[in-house]
Amino acid sequence: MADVAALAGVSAQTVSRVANGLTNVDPSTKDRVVAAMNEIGYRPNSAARALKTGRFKSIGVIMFTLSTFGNMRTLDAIATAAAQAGYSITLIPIALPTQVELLGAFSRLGEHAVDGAIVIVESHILDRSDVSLPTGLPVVIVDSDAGDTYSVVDTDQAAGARDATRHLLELGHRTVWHVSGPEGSFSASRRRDSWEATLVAAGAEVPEVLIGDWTANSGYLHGLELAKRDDVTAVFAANDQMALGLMRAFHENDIAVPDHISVVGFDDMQEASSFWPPLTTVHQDFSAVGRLCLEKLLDQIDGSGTSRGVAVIPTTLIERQSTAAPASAI
Amino acid sequence: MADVAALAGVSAQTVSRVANGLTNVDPSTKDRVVAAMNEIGYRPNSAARALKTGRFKSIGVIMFTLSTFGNMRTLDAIATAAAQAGYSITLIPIALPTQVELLGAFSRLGEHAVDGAIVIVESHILDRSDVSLPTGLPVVIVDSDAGDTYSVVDTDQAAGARDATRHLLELGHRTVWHVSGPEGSFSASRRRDSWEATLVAAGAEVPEVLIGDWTANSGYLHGLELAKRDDVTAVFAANDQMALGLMRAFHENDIAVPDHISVVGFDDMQEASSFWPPLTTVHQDFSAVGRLCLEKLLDQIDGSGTSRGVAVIPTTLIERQSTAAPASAI
DNA sequence: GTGCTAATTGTTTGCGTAAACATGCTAGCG
DNA sequence: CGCTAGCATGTTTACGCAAACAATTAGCAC
Repeated sequence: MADVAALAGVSAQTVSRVANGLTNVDPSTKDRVVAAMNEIGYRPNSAARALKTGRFKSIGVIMFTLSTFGNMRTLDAIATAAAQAGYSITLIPIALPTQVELLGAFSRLGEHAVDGAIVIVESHILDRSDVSLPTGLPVVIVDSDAGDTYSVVDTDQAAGARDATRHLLELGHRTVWHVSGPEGSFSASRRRDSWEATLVAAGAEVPEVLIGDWTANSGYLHGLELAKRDDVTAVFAANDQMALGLMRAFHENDIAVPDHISVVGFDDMQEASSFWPPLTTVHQDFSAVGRLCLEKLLDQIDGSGTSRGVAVIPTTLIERQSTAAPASAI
Repeated sequence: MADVAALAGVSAQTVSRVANGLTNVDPSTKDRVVAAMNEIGYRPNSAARALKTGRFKSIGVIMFTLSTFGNMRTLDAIATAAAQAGYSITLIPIALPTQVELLGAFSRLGEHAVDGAIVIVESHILDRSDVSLPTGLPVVIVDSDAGDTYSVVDTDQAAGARDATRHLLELGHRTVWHVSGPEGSFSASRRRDSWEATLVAAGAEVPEVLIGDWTANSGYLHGLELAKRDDVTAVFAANDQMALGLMRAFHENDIAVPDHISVVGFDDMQEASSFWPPLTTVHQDFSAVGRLCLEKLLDQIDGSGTSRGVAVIPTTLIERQSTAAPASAI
């Protein structure tokens, strides 16, 4: 910076003013400074700037795992929105969704330079009152029940599961089986509860819940069991991967989808429309989630936003060809 | 830091020594300082540290898109390895794989605090001699031909495509069709070239290449065309999504896979084993790519590594149930 | 011309840390 | 007993920048 100032024949402070785009600089001076900057190849040093201002223009994203479709899409949207706002993303992966790991991640975030954080952990641990995040740092949490303590962006899991279940009931199925996500997952329990409530509200029998782990293989294993029964006509899987596994099990046992069993998924991953048969599923708007997270976080950072409350992103049922009226109703 | 020093009754410099784990500190003094740190909740300020040392303990990852399976897995591996090494990841998404965007990303990286960068752009632009990255920053590039200019980590695309093609030929297919990735993609052209070379080496006829865009839908559209022909018995798709689309088209036209047409994919995405039928595909070790990228980059950063050369990660053909001998050979 | 305001630019200062240098203290040796 | 080597600790300084304040100039009304 000093070199630029010397070359342009001004003080370092004036260079700083130009670099930060302040208005009260004479145009001709500004031109000289800009020319000098280009000649020297000056880049402001973010460490020094951060040290002086206390702002880092960077936000941390704490994620349990990158390997799920939804988390990835959310991250993509956050990163894109952040780039537009001039913020960079610092990614902190955690190996396990435990409190210890999460606090460790926050600690690392404290050492790295971050103005705020987005937590995508897909677990109940944040909802428990004995777990609390370090205060003072603006935080937005994705898909959690902790809206009374933190700012939360949540997909309307309940409505999605209700729509999926109701869709199957309206086709004439007497009841709907459910392959759930793992215990401890917030999204999984939301979908499971809503499925059950919808069945009860419709006066339908509630079958035993099948607990999966989000993978296609767990869906496949449950599908093999379901294939042995003759009273199953409709299954709602808590995500598309497990729905895919279910359908594989049904194919292997020559059970036609949707003619003998209807299947509905959740997520609407890109490939869902190319499954065989194309999967009826609940679309989640991960991009909207990511964008809204960033928006709420930036509002907190500049002081204009609240630090608690829940924003809900709606879901949409996408009807494709994996659902039909039950054979008995034909 | 000053507060900690006062509480522990030592100088700030001693606190710094403890924080950095230097050895020449009396154990009892060290204990006092550590106790004081915990009491106050001291966290070293990374901006100040970076300002003083010139090291940021952070590396930048420039990606074209997060939404492909492979990039996401690679990023996951990089992030995990980086966390273990005490580095954080700064994610810079670029909207389009053009030189302008890439240079813009590098410029942003220059402003943000980064010790090195990993570029995952999936495009030929880095191979052209007229494109050069700003020098001075350690860089590792994934899947590129620029090994004579930069340090590159590359998956052995050629071997994978050769194995896939040869596998089909060895089953007795007279030739193998190919649904390629888009023009301009480095991986796509590698796989396409190797497929063609393998056919030529085997004396097989080389059918017209079908150009897709990595999406399942593009595979589906090409599949509809292939379904109209009666001379197609084997197809090699350049990724699993397009293979999925192909199989959907074949299912819709009552063409049995693998009885009438064999299909091979590329990537071995998690769901590939649950496709119907389970997909024979080429496994890529994205985790190894990510880990190796980080390793090479850190070597460059601490000065012990070279800044050019190519490291190749092998691929493995995974035989599942989408391939079989052609009907004519039965 | 005097007194004022507004616009532009310069000067001083300190953010939190670690390197370089300085000090003080203990132990060991002849 | 005095001297030095070696270790623990303290003091000074500078990293690059921007906030706060100071200074200079121009423009304007009286």
